[in-house]
Amino acid sequence: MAVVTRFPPSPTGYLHIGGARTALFNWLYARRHGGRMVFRIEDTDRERSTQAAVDAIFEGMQWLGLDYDDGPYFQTQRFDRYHGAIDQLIREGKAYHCYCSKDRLETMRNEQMARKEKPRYDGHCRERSGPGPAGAGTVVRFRTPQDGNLIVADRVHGDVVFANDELDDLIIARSDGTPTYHLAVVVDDIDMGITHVIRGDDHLNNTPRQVHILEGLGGVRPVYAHVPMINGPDGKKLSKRHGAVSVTQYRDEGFLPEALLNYLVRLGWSHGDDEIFSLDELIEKFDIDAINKSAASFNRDKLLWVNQQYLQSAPLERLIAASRPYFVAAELDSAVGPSLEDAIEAQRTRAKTLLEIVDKSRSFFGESIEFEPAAAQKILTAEALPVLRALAATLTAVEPWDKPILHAAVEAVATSLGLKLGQVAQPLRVAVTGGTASPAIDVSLALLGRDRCLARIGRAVAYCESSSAKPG
RNA sequence: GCUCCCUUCGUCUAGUGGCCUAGGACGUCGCCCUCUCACGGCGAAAACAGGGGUUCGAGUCCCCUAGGGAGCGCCA
Repeated sequence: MAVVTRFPPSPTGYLHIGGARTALFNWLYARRHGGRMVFRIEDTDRERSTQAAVDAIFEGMQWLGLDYDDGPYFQTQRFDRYHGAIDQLIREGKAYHCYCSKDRLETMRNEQMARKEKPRYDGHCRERSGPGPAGAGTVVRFRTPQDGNLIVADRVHGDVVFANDELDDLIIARSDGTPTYHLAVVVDDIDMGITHVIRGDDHLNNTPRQVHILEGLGGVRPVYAHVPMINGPDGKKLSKRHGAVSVTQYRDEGFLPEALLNYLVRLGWSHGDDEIFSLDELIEKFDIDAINKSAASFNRDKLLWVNQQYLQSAPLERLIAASRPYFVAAELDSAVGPSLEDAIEAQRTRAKTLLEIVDKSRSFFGESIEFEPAAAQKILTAEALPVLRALAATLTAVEPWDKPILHAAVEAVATSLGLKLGQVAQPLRVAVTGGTASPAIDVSLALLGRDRCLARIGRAVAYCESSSAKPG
């Protein structure tokens, strides 16, 4: 039987890290087995669902490249079907109308809690027959078996036993007639032919109730796999307090989607000691049986490292395409600067994010630069003057202006002055890039081109002269 | 409170009764490379929550305790 998985977010916010990983697992599992992934929007809670959230989730999925094969379905468009299911359950005696008031329910719950019991519905309307009190609000409850156990055969947790008498008769239709989450999920999973339910383990406790409804409706149990949660760096539930939780925020910060996916897949899943996986490798190797049971803490440093690995190994074309928007946003234009290709090549082993590639490339774009005060004060001194003058003279004549020749030229200046390469390269670096950290000096010079190098060296000479003229 | 789940270095994890003197990765620290910042290379510190069992032998199986999490909604 073909595998059918699902990703069913409720549109009450952006696509967050945890949801993205759940989607990833479902996506990988479907791909791995040549199956399909259904995309379903669980918007039965009309109070909290928004179109903005729907859009944000699509945006996140799209950026990550997690596509779906079926859907998107919106639960709010399937109410007829849910009503049919509810009617069927009532007709078959598997569900019943309940006329208990919210007040009654609340007092009951309070009393139960005071008695240190688990709060649950007492079955007051369970055996009632005929119409209820006029004018009373009515909901529909599912008649949950009261004895025996229900065993959930979970692929990550193993058999989990629930005593049916721990469960109560949950509401499947609200007093306004709309179906509740548990009912809608079950009906959808049946209708959409879901074979594997891979979801957060916060749903493990909900599973027995859903199984009862599912079987009441004549459905076949899917395979369940409850995956551990992802917590914040402090081990607490992931929240805005922890900074970035929306996947698009990682996009904005310059992470590659493939790197985020790679990081995410390793939270709760592993394949021996492997760390870096291409998407194809993941599809080939991903397996539910290798999923852990315990929650993981999100760690930004490791994500940065993974991203850096991708920056180092990704095809140049990929990096050019991925970083172009960041260069544009930073207003760095190759008309006055190197090609993106050259800039990226020079920075890819020195940056952890696309944003860093851009930031570190700023001095290579545009005509003039500002010298970093601390660097200039320390390096552009009277002692640097002869070095910069010699450099200017030599570089004027360098032909062609390329890396090996430039390297030889700088080295020749050092030799002729009886200095070490560093004593020449460092003033030169500050002169042409404004700071003390940049790509190798020959690379930096090549990136800038002769004219801008010479102009900048000229400005550095002027700086040295003026500062050495001043006392102190 | 009740029920369920979880527990290996700071973090992600390997480990499915002997291969564990507990391995890898991130981070941290040290050294090397080096024109700077990085990359890279080498090395170090760092964990089986605690207690009982079972077994010739337990990180691995069982029980208890502790800690953490989830569920107990006319939220999903």
